[in-house]
Amino acid sequence: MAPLSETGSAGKVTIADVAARAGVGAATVSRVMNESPLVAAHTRARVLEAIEEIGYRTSRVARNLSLRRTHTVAAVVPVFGRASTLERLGGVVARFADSTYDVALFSLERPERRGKEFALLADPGRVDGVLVVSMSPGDDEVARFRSAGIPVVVIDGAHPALPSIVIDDTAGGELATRHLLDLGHRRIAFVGDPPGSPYHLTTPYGRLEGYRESLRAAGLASPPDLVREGGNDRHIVHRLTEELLGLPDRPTAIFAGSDTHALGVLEAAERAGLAVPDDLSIVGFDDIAVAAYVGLTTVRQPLQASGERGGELMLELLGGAPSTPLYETLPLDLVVRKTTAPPGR
Amino acid sequence: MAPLSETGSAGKVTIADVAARAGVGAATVSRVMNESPLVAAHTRARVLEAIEEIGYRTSRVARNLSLRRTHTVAAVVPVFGRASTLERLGGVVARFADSTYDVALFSLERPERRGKEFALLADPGRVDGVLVVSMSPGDDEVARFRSAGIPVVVIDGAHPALPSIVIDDTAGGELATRHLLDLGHRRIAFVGDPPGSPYHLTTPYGRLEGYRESLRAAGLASPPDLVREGGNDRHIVHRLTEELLGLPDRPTAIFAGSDTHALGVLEAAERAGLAVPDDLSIVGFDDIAVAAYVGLTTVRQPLQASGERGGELMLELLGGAPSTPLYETLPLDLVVRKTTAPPGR
DNA sequence: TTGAAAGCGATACCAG
DNA sequence: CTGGTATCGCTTTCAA
Repeated sequence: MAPLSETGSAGKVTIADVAARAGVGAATVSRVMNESPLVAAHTRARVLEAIEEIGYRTSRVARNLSLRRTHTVAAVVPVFGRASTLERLGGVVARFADSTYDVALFSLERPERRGKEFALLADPGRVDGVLVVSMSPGDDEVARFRSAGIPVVVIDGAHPALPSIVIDDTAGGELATRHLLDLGHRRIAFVGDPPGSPYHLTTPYGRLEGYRESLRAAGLASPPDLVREGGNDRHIVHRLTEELLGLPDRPTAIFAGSDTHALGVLEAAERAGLAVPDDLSIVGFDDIAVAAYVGLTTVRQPLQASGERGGELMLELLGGAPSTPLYETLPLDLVVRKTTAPPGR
Repeated sequence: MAPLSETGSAGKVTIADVAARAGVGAATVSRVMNESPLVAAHTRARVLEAIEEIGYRTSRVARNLSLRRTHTVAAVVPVFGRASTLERLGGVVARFADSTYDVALFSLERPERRGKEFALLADPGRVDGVLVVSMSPGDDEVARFRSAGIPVVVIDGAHPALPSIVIDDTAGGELATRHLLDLGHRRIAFVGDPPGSPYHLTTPYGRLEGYRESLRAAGLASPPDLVREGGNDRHIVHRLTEELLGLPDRPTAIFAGSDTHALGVLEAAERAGLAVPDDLSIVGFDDIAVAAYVGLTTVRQPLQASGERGGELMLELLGGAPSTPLYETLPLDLVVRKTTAPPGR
């Protein structure tokens, strides 16, 4: 009589209750729940009816204990706030939405505790898999996960022993720089993450490489004072940009290592009274959502897609696929908007 | 000899192994793990030693089954991409970082499946608590959770039967509008979320109310054609703004219902060849991270703090505190930056 | 203080 | 096909 949700009473209906109600064994109910083909049609029907009648829902926890799984994957990020990281995370969440896995978030805000927190995820029975986003795990960490039999995939980061979703940063740096060169710029500066940053070990450095490469290919020198490295903190970027703009022969264009850096550069330029792009061209990297709003010319990488693809890979590993080390490179495009133009009059 | 991590072998060390190694019963090991005072000091020492030696880690899943808990809270958001929602989420994650709970993410992208997915979270043994972010649960949903005994707290949304972290949107709308009035504006428009949006049932509407209120208090009429409602999608906002700017007697200022809306307005204004703030003043709402970068004048609300506070409340409920319906109102400030000025020359 | 044993709620092997 | 039962690994009486 009562529809499936009206059962009212306590939520503690167990498999035994269903078994009793249907006049079958618990094993049979389990088979029905797991869509095993080894159940006679009429038996299945009876069980389903009983399930409906008493509003049975299988206990995830009990099931997990029995199966020795957690049905949870960890998404680990170095810091929660970074826009590009969040967009990737969105992709991960989307990919797992229809799966039987929960996505639990772990943010390693405090670098000093990073190792410890990471290690905890390798505890047996903690999570079934780990998606490392926007950072690169260390060898010791990788070893720990491997010996624990926990699959790991890296998104926007890399490790030679792990499947990693990456982009060709060098190519991206070239894309950005060549665009500026093509517009006629000759004094092009770079503002981006420092090489030794605690996360992002390898990745972003290539952007600077690509920049240098392009300059070299164009027969231009790359004066060290045109390269400024620092975190994406707004104030840091402001300072770096001011230094650049204060140079005797100031750059006519700046390639920023990330859109967040670019936003800071943009702001600093305006404060310095420079018109963008007339007095200064700026190109970013990532194409985060706000880039479109502010009309930022940038190198687009598929952020959301990187998360989805990483999730995809993780699901395969979870399904038993062997973990092959692999760098899966996502495509890049230059998106020309309104912060770049030929050098000023 | 070997330090805690070198145990090498399979990760399947159970409480029984420790018990055997230490020559005590499993119950005692359990007591030690849970810091029960009913263990003699020397026994505890022996157990701890054994734990260390064989690298024992208690199984979360088994513990959960025994305790009939999941040690997981769900953070439910209507869509994953919205900047303000993500900042709140950051607060939630931060608050739970040192807890024993995992935060699992649930994004209800498809409105038509919203009810179903929500309902699943009320299944017994699914999660221990639910944090609803940037939307308001319906009565039926609330009833379901209540009868399942699952605590719910709402952040940026509200329900009369639940603890809800809110802001005074009307006051915020007034703050924004009065600022514009004080600057001398008389034709002030509004662009923001439509009232009947699928999420955010009550909340943002107050912003429009506050706007109207202030206009009224200033003895000004609020012509209906100065109010444009639509989602925060970039293109929609562009259109709404263009309509406004195309008016015979165009507004000299626009109050945007959210910073995201404001960014769209800003962009549309520039496209229309208007200088901000000289030709058009714009004030947003939320103070998301990018607001500072673009110099947006806005009504700040404590986004991250709202998440932390919601998490705090949830932890109390999880700890056994009774769930009292309550609207906890967070403070608002006007942050004046560079998109507002007295009406044009 | 401590231990034996009974759950917690599934799954899956082994018979039948 | 189906059911009984051991098992997953921990917590928690209940007695000693």
